[in-house]
Amino acid sequence: MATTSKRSSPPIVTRSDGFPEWSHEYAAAWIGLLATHRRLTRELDGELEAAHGLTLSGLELLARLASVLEHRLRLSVLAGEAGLSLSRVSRIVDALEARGLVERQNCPTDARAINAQLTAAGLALAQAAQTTHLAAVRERFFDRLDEREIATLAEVFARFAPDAPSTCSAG
Amino acid sequence: MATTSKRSSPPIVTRSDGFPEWSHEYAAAWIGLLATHRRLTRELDGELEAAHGLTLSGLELLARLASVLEHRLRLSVLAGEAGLSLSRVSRIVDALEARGLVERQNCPTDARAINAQLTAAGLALAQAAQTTHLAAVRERFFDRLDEREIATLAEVFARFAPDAPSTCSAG
DNA sequence: CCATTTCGTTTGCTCTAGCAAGTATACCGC
DNA sequence: GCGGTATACTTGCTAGAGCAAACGAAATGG
Repeated sequence: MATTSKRSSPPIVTRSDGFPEWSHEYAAAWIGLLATHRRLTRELDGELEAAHGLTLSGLELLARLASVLEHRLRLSVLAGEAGLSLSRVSRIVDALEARGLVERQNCPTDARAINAQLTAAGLALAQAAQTTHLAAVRERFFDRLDEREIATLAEVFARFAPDAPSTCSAG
Repeated sequence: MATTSKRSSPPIVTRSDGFPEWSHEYAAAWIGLLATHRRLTRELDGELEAAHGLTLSGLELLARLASVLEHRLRLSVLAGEAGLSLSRVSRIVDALEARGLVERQNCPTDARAINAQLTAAGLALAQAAQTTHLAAVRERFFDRLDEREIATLAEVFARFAPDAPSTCSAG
């Protein structure tokens, strides 16, 4: 477990010509996160598109709907949970709706609000796509990590999670 | 340090209704990575844009040029190192060139190849932007991690790094 | 030394993403 | 219950990203 709790070199070093850079380990952590994300999402998104005609964002919304009672959530809740802008969610729902995977329903208690309601077809597709997608993520990501590393990633990224948006279930 | 080297629950669990999901820790690790990346890059990109009129990708290219001898690299090398498509790099260089930050130079030894050459203005901007950007990353990212976590992230993400593309320096 | 293939880059197209402005509804003070 | 503000969504616009096709230049092989 390499350097544990000792203060090693400072994160940012200034080269002889005055240009600032990450020290080696910090570069590996941050630049590595960016590169790994880019690579994995590109590959996974391509596979998902090819296999089911869904984008990662689209599947994320479907999966969130599938995982909730009544398979119904307000667009703003979807946006908050998925970390997407509301406008983006609106248009993703446009696309999913055009394919018959979700339906927009007016909320009975608030006429401004729209619930995205998963259809039977949407649930079926979400299930199929999620099955292959999770396997792909496991293969490309988790299979290259050990338990300790996964625990650390989970702990770290939980720290950056948004302060849970209210789920505001409307029924 | 929670679960260490013990086989805990399997990564993918199937709910009673047949829908597959990550078990808790795996979800935190993978979904957390996606969400953290999205959040941090959005914030950092906005700051960088506001402060220096650069995108993250643009700064990444400038920084790579700044960090190399002669401040000159072929577009395909930039693309490979940055994990961007060649077409994207070509257009980012268009934009940087329009601002006088880099220049396209024909490679004397291979007329197909183009070197992106950092200008003095480009180096100055790269330096200024990198200084504030690294500080922002430290503040938003590293300051929320301890040494052990950083070491683990570095180790993990290095594993996903591309098999170093040849740098093919052309003088 | 010309034909074919390969390589490095550019360009056309499409898609995703967010912001800002617009619209409609809810809420709040009076 | 009326006017002003806040909320929930939609839409117009712009920018970033990749793929595939185009294009010019090198390399290869008769």
